[in-house]
Amino acid sequence: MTKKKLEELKQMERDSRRKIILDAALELFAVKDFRSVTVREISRQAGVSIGTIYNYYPNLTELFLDVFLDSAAEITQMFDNISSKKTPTLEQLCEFYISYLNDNMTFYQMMSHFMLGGELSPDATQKLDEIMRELMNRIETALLSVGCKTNSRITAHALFSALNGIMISYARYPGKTDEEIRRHTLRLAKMIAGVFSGKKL
Amino acid sequence: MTKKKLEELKQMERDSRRKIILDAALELFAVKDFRSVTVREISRQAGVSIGTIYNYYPNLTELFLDVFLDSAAEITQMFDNISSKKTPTLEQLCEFYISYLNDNMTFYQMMSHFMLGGELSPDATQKLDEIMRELMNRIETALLSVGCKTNSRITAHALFSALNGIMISYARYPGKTDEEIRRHTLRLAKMIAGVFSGKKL
DNA sequence: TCAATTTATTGAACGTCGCTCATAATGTCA
DNA sequence: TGACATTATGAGCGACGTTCAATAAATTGA
Repeated sequence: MTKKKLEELKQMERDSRRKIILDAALELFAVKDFRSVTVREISRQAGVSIGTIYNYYPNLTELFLDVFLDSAAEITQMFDNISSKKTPTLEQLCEFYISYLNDNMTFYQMMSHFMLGGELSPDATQKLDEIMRELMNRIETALLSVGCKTNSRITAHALFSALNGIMISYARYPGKTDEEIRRHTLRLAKMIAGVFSGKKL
Repeated sequence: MTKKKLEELKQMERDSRRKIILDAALELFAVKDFRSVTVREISRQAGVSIGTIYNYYPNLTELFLDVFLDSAAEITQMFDNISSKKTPTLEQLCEFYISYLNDNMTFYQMMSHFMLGGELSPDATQKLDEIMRELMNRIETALLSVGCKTNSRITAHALFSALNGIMISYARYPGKTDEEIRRHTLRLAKMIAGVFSGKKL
């Protein structure tokens, strides 16, 4: 019994040390593009050596993926929270998602990196697929609750795609401030929610 | 007069030498992810030294951008060709675009890289913005011809976004073959064209 | 024609990258 | 306390993008 407890404690300790590294990476992502963050920077920020980082992650990619998966889990959690109070409209859900992406561009950059890149280990691939499926489930649920009865799964795919596309197309709008981009992307989200709710253009 | 002609000839010669490098890069992109293509590989493939590449491009990023801009120009040209014969439906245009992306994933990867990355020189940024605007113009034209009179510009934005999102969401569909992915993404394109044409879901 | 001059090409060398691994430090327990 | 297991360390490795002095090729003018 105590043997088991000790094992758990060990694991928790290990997890918390891993979290130190993860948080250090997050702090760096807040100030610069994740693609340009180096192991040496993370190790300095976390106050550990380079080698220690490789004790917790097999490589940088898996570390980045861990950050991404955490964010994705956060989004699905937020979706659930929103839905638990009162069934949200499709528009509200779309706006929420785009708003999140505006506040967490790193998440979106990572999504595009991992979804298009493909240099992942089988284990990592599975974790990525799973979390994306979870996200999709939430969107399908919202579609169902809004009265989309036929082809709800593929419609969820289309809606999810459409939302994701907003950021790739407009995150870099020439000469616009962050606030203007937020407004523009939210407007597009509303429009897409509209057409998916069957509104005429 | 002859002075002018000579200048032009010089420029053409220089351009053709640059094209050798560009084509070498393209051949490499056909077999591997563009992010993993190195200067050394390109120089070997092109049969020139590393230094020569830097004689034609200030850095690798600008070389990649050149490839991207060429592809983008090709797409707008194809849009124009399609439209010149007979006014295409929105669905046809969307299917054409997604079909092109399926055949040219490197183009899409580069688009996401440049649109989300942002480490471009002012000159490069301007070229990127310009070609994207050209693409948008073609989409807006299609929307207008299909009867979308109000808010045609922002609707074009939304449609373009939605189409781009298809690939980021499904280019990596777990355990699917290229052919299955093509079918799925084309189906999504059709569906999105549908909702933007005002069809009920 | 041929030296002078301009232009293009070359690849060794530089600093930095992700990552490894022999070594040192720390923790565990009889 | 001493033997053993675990974790942390950072110098070193090969490869990266990029630079630049040296070299080769092309152009010019007399």
